[in-house]
Amino acid sequence: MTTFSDLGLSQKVLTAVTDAGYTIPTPIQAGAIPPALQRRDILGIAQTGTGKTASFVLPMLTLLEKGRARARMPRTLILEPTRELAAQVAENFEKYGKNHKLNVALLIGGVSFDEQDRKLERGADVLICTPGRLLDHCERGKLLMTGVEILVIDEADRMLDMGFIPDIERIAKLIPFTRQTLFFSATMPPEIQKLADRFLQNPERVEVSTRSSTATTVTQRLVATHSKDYEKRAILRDLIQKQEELKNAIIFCNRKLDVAELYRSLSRHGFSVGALHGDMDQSSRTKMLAGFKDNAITLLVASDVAARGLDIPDVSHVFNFDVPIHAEDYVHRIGRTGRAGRSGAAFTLVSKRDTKFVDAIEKLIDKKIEWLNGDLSALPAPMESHESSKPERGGRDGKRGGRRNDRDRDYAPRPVHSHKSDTKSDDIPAAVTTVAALEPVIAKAEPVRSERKAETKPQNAGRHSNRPAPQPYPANDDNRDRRNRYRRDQDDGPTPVGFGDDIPAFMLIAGKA
DNA sequence: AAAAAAG
Repeated sequence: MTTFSDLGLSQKVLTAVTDAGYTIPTPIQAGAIPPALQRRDILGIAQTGTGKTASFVLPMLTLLEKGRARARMPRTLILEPTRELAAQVAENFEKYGKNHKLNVALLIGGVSFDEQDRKLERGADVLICTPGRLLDHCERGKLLMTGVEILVIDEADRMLDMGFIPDIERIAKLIPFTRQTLFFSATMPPEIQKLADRFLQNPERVEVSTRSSTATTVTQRLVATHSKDYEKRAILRDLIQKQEELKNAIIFCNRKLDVAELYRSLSRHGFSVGALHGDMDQSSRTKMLAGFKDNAITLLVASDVAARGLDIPDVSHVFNFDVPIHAEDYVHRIGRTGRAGRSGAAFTLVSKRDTKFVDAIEKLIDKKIEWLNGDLSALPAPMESHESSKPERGGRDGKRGGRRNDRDRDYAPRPVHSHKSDTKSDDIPAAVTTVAALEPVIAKAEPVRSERKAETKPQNAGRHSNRPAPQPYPANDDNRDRRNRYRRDQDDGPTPVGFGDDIPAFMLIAGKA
């Protein structure tokens, strides 16, 4: 059997790999590392979760042992489509490069130039970038690309989706023709093949069998719903609480605004929740992701920024709050669970308007997905918003006399505290008109909530009831439009309010994880 | 019907 020591890697690299606990390379690593070490170009066709990152990081480390970086002349360059992916690759260099003294510079948007400039000035052996920020540095004249010996283009198909290809071409033109190029893509549509033909010279093609579209260890279910968000949120809450083995979950929405809204809703309902989307400021993105990885946050509401590539191990559940518009995104999203042969569950909320997207998904994965509680034809009449400010309607009192079905719970009128702040504002200073101005109010309220820790009931995963009510703006969704009007001006998405550096204890799951 | 990335 092939081991890492058979691949031609340097001793320093091997030691770090062994220390990290690995002995057997994955297929993409076994296939790509030896030719990469011989300075061959590589065309790697592999998805995330296949060990792709190490398949370029390890040979790069070995090759970089010869030579030294010069100021403003990086020796190698890695291009990634998202900031999080770039940061993740940088972590890999830290981990496997611990026996090397290499300068690694992470050039991504959303953070200040100063530190990046300093690193470049010092001379970077490895530059890990998102395209926009790299070009920005180049245009500022801080960077000379003529010393780049190795170029890595990662997730090329996603770069294409995101319209980065012109940027990539511009960058590639700045780099000497004699470079070695390592090119990775999960899929090989014709445009990507053409791109590869242009960028690569006589490449070694390494293809690892794509995870057969969706892993068989993942239980997939469709959940019928009407299209109203309050109904979808209620169904989602119920679904989450019914899960017995929920360790952590990513909840995908199609739009950033919906990510922000669902995040607020879930946190108001006392769930341990974070959010991730591209309009959030970078420090919040980083914090949220770190909190989720550390299990400080159980639920992560995310846009498709989190669908691909991010290495979040052990996600037990994926919930699609919205059906993805592009069928491939479904595969990527539910690929966040059931990794490495573990079991996982993926639930997708489906309303009538989503059926054509579901059809496309089923066609792509070549199988029918079962409904959890009957399909759309079995759907009862739309539920009314419990969050409505109107008094109770017939049959919908706390005991729920009227229509009953599996879904019909948790739509009882909210406990008083949800409505209380409706009555306008003991909590909201009259002058406050923007969400930004409200945030400190939330933050201030936070310690109060922490003190209530002793009262929390741990039996529900991620859920904590009897929460006190620091509602800085109405929980009542009839007020949503008003809020959104504020929000639209400056929607940074959710900030991890009140969790600064540590998450209040009551937000952690007590009891079974 | 969207998201991502440069400000």
